[in-house]
Amino acid sequence: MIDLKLLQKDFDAMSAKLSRKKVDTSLIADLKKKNEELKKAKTEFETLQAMQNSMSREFGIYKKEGRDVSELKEKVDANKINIAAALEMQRERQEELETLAMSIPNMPDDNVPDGADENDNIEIKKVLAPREFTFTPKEHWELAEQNGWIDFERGVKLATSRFSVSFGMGAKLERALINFMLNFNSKRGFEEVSVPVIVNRNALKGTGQLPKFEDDLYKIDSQELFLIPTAEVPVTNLFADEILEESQLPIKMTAYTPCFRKEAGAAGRDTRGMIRQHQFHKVELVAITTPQTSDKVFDEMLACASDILTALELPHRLVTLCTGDLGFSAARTVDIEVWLPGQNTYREISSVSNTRDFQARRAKIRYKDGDKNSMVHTLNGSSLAVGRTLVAIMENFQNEDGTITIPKVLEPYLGI
RNA sequence: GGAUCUUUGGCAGAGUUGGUCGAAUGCACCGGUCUUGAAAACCGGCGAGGGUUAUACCUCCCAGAGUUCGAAUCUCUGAGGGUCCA
Repeated sequence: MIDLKLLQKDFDAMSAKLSRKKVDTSLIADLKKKNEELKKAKTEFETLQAMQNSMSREFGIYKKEGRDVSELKEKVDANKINIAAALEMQRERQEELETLAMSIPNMPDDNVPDGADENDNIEIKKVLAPREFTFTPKEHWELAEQNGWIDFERGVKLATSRFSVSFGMGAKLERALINFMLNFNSKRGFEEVSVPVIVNRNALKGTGQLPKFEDDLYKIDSQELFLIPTAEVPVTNLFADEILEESQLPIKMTAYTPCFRKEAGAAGRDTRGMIRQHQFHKVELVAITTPQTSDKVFDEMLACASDILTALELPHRLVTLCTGDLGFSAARTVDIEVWLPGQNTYREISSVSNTRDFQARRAKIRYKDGDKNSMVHTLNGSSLAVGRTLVAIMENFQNEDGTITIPKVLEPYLGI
């Protein structure tokens, strides 16, 4: 959530930043107005409540002294009606404010480039040169089927479209990649955690998926529970509602989970193959830091993801997302795109974001900052999306006859 | 699924004949005295959110609803945890 105090203090700066993310200034103005109205309603209610409290205390004293309370009771009863009305007013205001505030995205960092969509993203650097092919490289679904690694039809039979099944070496490679990535991240100082893949509404509010993006989530009908769209949700919320010691920070974690996304609005995109599935494996990095160290940890996370690809000998590039392509919670994001020779293009395989204090404010993750409590910074990044890594391996390591060479670093994980 | 108990501040743990309890006490933590330094001892401070220049004041004792002038304390519902039964 954006900082309402800051909004009150420096409306212009804030609305200028948010307008870069295409948030209408009138919305921000409305938010400010609602905040002021809430304050007013609160003051009104609290004044009445204070009256009530002091009269009640008096009441106790009267009783003890055996004095007549009938007159006092009349006053108190009359006041009660006013309190009820004031409380109702306050509640309405609160709800209005919250609904609006929770649906406003984070402010982009100042150095995030302006832009409309992914075409305006800015490449930072390329790592490893794409291999020269002496034949026309195939796309991964062709290779996957030819090698018997992935069965798309049977996935559909079991569930619905955008589900697949991995067999044999395909399945083994997924497992190998997960282990390889987790170990790699551990060596970089990220503690491994294993978390629930079903979470409640509150957790999703904390990281920003709710209330705005409920359509993208798989919900368990009978309960207010959802399948996670990313491990970022449970891992970041691990410390929700807590006040951490500064000495604990930064907390750096890595987790493997399956992820579930409805992909609402993605109709027609990447319908073939396993680029865009409803269920996929992902190894995630999450960090909770002080504001002073979040940029440094961001670089560590980015390096970690990029180095995994380098270790796998996969050509990739780093791209700074422009304001138009930035996610709801992110203040800054760098994507890593892996080279797919079959598609002759770079495709996203990782996304590292700093949300600054946006999630921290929603999830109430704070730390002892001297003698006061301050919001932490939270960061998350994939390292990496497992299915897409497998796709990249297939396309980059394919041979002319359609067989696929296994990257050397994975051999120990495959019992080879 | 049934019965029963339980849910308090970072942790442990008082507080259940409703009233000045935001909450004893211990530990942890912070500051000070003492010490060459540390430990011990002693003194002081120490939950969170809102609000204020600062006070005042408001809210929070799992969540929600209720009874009452007044609830951590009583009632109901729900959630988490324990034990027993099936």
